[in-house]
Amino acid sequence: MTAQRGVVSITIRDVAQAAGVSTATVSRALRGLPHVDPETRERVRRVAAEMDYVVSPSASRLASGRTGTVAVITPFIDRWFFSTVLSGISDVLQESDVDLLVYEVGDPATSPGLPAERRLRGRVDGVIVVTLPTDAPRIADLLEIGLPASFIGVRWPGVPSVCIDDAAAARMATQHLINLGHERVGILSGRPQASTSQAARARGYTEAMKGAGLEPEEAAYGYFTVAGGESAMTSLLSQPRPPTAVFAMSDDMAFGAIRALQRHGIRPGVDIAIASIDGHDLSELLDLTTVGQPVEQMGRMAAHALLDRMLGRDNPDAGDPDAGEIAVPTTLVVRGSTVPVERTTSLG
Amino acid sequence: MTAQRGVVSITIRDVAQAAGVSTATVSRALRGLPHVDPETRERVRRVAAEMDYVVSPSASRLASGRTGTVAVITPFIDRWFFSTVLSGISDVLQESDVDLLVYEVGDPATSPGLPAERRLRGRVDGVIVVTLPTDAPRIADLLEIGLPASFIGVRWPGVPSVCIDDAAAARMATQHLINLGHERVGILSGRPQASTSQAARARGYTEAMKGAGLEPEEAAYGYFTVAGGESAMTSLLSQPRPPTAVFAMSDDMAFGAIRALQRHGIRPGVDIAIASIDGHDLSELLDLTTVGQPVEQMGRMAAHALLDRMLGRDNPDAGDPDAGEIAVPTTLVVRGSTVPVERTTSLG
DNA sequence: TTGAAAGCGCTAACAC
DNA sequence: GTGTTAGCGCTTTCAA
Repeated sequence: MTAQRGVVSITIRDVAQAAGVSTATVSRALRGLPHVDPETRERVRRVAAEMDYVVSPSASRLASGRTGTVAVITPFIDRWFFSTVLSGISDVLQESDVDLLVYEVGDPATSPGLPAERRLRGRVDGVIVVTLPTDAPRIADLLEIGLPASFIGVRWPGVPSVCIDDAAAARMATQHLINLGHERVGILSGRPQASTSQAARARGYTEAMKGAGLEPEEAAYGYFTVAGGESAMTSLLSQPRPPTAVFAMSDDMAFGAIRALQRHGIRPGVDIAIASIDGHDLSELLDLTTVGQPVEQMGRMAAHALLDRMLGRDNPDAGDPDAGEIAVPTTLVVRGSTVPVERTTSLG
Repeated sequence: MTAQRGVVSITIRDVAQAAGVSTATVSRALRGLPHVDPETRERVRRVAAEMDYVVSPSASRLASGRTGTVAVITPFIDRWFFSTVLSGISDVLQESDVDLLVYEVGDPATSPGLPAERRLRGRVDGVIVVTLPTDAPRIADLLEIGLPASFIGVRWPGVPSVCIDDAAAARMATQHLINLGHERVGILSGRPQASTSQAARARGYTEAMKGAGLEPEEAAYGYFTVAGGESAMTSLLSQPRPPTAVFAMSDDMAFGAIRALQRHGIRPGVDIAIASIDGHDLSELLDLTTVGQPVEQMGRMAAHALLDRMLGRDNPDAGDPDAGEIAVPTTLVVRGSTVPVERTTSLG
């Protein structure tokens, strides 16, 4: 009937027999359910341990309908933000003895990306989605399965989410540059078709500029990568009157911008000011002023929110009012990359 | 009997009935097994698609004994090397329609780390272990389950592994510094109790030094982190006669070293030379000379090796001679951080 | 080529 | 507090 690999493993029946009880009792005892005599429980535990018994996950799942597994859907796993989030999630899940299944779906803007909606059915008890920018149809499909979910960087009605206030973060970075006296503040944006989070950052920048009576500049697109940031910065530099300061929507793009500046013999923090958003591990090394977000913590919070959902009431109606958006705080970390305008060399 | 959540999902029985065949035929047809009339298969497929049928993983697993899942055991997921490896693994697994379970076990040298040996039983069809340095007992336990395995950065008899030639990489970096005329070449090592891979890098360094008639310096320990590299470099600088060049066993430590140098007003690539191993994404940005390894590729190879094992013969005897070690090539990438000794400022 | 039927190993009513 | 028992939804012999 069954493909047996390796050692024939022992089953709950073996344990029941050895302990002189029924399989039901073994099941109850081992899972810590009530209505088991303490003495019986102890004996069952001991016997099970002696026999090195391990419950069969498949059997348990089939019978109970629970998988003890959570899927994380993320565009990337090898980029700082995402791997850090993942690590936070992993921590929490591990504490709760829940398995972590990872689906790396790629940038929805470029790759088709395997949505994995149907993959998830019966495979996991819940899903954490990490910033799939503006990928509404896919997300809707996901939720249609009725799986408990929790989002990071995406707001969705009825689903708990963990986000920073993107507009505020962008405003903070931009305002900092403005406060230093800069009037021509360039912006390194993500991509032309903005995600909600990108749009909010753009808004924050624009608001800060207009609030100071300054003219927002046209965005250069860096696609949130180092290489993209480099070429975007390069294009900014080729303008007739380059900015004296630059706001980058992500640290990676700022890193790329720094490289572009180096190539042009322009010293960030001396000839030009630059600030961004992220709080990347290596931003300190590069002396980059950035608006830090508690990324690992965000992963942890999303995991907790999901776990609550999964354990909570059985009827997580969409639109549940208390499916809260958690807005985590950001902090401006001022470093050497931002200098007052009077100290910068005129590039214009 | 069963906890039913959400919509009552349709089963193979529903499909069988709708298609006018038995469940056995549906199973065969949908899985592409032979001995099914093409016409029947087509009909079953259509009906299944129309009904939006998805096999229940738990049931399928219980009946077949296969899980279609692979576990990756890694000390970290939020560090460049590990997340990059993970991404490579994820790619390959996804192509083969195999699920990826991630266990982040922490640094075995410091944390107790949940070994997860018994967790794996019945949960996955195979395991990929990423550089758990010198963690022999745990690894042995793992293999005892008889699970197909594949290692990255760890050699183990009878298990396919993907490694770089650590000694050669270290030799290459050190020799490069020696060739530039440096005679006092410091070394930023990992930790006092060396893993095999760390030991090999130390050996490569020593060999290069002795081969040039130079005296190997005493190692400073940076624990493979940026912060560790910084303090290790700091201690090197406090020596009576600091080295004119430094070999760091990892890019992260080199990054930290660069920070330490910055703090001391010493310019890497001007006052001191530094070279390391990794080929980190941001090494170019920091103009760091490094011995690059194809990390993502290593992940891919390990995944392929495991998949081969899983699909291959049913009896993967330990000690199988063709359980090959794959040694991947490394390349020295020379950048601005390594300068000839005559151009460095004397620090001694 | 197809179907009948016996499990896979566990959980959860329900009865005692 | 404990046992009995009927599944969970599939896969896989075996027979037709």
